[in-house]
Amino acid sequence: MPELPEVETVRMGLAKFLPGRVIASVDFDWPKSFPNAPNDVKKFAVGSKVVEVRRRAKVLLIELSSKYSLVIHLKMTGQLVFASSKERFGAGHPNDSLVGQLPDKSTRVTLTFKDGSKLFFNDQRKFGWMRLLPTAEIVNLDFFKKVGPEPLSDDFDWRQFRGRLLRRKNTSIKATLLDQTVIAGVGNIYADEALWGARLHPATLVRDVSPAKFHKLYDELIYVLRLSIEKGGSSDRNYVNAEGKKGSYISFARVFRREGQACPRCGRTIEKIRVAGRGTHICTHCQKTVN
DNA sequence: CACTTGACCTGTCCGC
DNA sequence: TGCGGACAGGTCAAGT
Repeated sequence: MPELPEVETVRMGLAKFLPGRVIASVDFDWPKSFPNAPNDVKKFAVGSKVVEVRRRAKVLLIELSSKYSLVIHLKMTGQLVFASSKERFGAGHPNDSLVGQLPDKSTRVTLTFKDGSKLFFNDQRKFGWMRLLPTAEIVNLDFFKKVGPEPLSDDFDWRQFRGRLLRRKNTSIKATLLDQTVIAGVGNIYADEALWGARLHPATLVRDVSPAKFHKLYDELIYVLRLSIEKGGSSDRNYVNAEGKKGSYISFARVFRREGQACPRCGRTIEKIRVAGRGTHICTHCQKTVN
């Protein structure tokens, strides 16, 4: 699921609900979802207060007053759903969405706050994880040292974008967009959408992309990321925000999961191919192979 | 070093 | 209706 717009949407929701709440207990059943929970939760999470909720790339950071942070990756099917104490757990979530009764069979971790409200970490495929780490040490993690710049940050422009991508000259443009060490936060949906916008075939090698095309691709990427945040993200399958609600970007998508339908630009049929080992949606008329 | 494949999991969909 | 296989928004490790 979650690419930058989805994780950012979850972050905004959590930032509204969590700060100031004190953790009373943490329940977990699937050990891999929260490997260091048994050792550290009682010492560094229970009794501490949520200070701030941040995001870097596709990772969420819930900063606690104990100087520890919950570090969370949702991977493919992770959800973080908050429910206040007034809502009836197990009696139907108030929002009409993919999320019904909570906890459900995909709930891996439940945080209960002092006021009775709860945060559920659901993850059908169990790829996602949650860790509890000293806040000061997070910047030293391999992932944070290697991850590329945030595409939506103020000081990021198309020249920087081009410079980063050119580190992978002999790789396909799609694989390079998906590489988190090149640019943070881009996944399969927005890579396909941006490439369609720039009329670039996903298999084009980075070295064959002209400066003008890089500029166009940058503009298209920023456009789809911002639009998706505005629409609350893409709920193709599992994704819901912190209130359990779906996002609507998928109905604005031009090619993603639209194989067999008409290209909104030229009317020809959208095809699904495989590039960089991923399902890839293209209009072969608009997006010509370059080499 | 660069690139591809397999692994991690569950659930759904499609063809026989 | 059942069953097997492919596939799903992400990332690692291992292999070529």
